[in-house]
Amino acid sequence: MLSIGTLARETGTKVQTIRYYEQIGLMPEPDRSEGGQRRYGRDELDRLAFIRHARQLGFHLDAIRELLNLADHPDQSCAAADSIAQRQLRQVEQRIARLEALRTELKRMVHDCEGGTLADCRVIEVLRDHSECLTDHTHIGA
Amino acid sequence: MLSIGTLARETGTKVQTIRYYEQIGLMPEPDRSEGGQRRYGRDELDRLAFIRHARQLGFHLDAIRELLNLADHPDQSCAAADSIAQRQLRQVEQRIARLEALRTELKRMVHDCEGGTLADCRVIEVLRDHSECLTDHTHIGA
DNA sequence: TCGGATACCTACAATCGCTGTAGCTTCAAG
DNA sequence: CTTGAAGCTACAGCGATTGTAGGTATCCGA
Repeated sequence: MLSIGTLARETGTKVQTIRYYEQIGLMPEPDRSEGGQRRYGRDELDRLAFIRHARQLGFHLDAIRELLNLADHPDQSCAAADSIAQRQLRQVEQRIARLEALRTELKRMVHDCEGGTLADCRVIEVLRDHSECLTDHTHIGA
Repeated sequence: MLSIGTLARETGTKVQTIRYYEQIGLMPEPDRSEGGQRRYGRDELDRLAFIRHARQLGFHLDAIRELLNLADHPDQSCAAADSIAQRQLRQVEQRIARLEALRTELKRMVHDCEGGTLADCRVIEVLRDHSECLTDHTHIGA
């Protein structure tokens, strides 16, 4: 029987985050001690580890919910899980492509800046004048 | 004298976003028409274009605030602006590295999945068992 | 067995960078 | 002068946490 703190430590999760997962129904309501504290077993540990791993792979909580449903019904076809992972892979590849474009432009900015005064600073200038920009940044969002 | 809608169109920004930037002090409070509607000039247009471009390069609003302060004082040294850009470049490079690791792992997951039932599904399995994981995912955050 | 440190509890607010809504007023074209 | 688009304020919501305040439980050493 694990306390929430132990579970947190084992899975590299914050305590608050575990309670949040419970609140949104991603983790089940666990047993409680006499005093009302949460007590977890191995199942919950595994489930949380699954969630965290998927999060680290960049899956949204919605996708994780789907994957958990799938994992709970092992008789179904693999296709659904696979398509979620493929969607995720495509998203990761898109993000990489976008970031590589940003990297190019930032490198150029930094490289061209030769440490005079701000009046001639390439960094400021490039930001000021979009037309100098090679990158197609349509809709980036961090 | 530009309306907020025109400004939005010219810079590819939503009207709400412009008002939000004003609210957090990133854009100045503009003049108003007799009826109380915002009227902008060229300065504000340039400033907003600068902000949007920096956002597209992934700069946080805090960093943009710094860059704008710097841009307003062209006599100072360029070093501060350069170091902000370099920090940004490093962050982008880190993100790329992390995403590339994810891509590798996702590719492996997807590739190994050969369309049986979920009981043998690599996608689920890899997520379940972190020890199969090649990636160092310290703190990813999408 | 007691005391105190630590961990836990609930409930709620804040983060970041917007975006959407409701209910009203102003503007510009016909 | 009318009408419809665009503007106004104020506020709520997103996703995925994280932090706070104020109180309770648990555990370990003395």
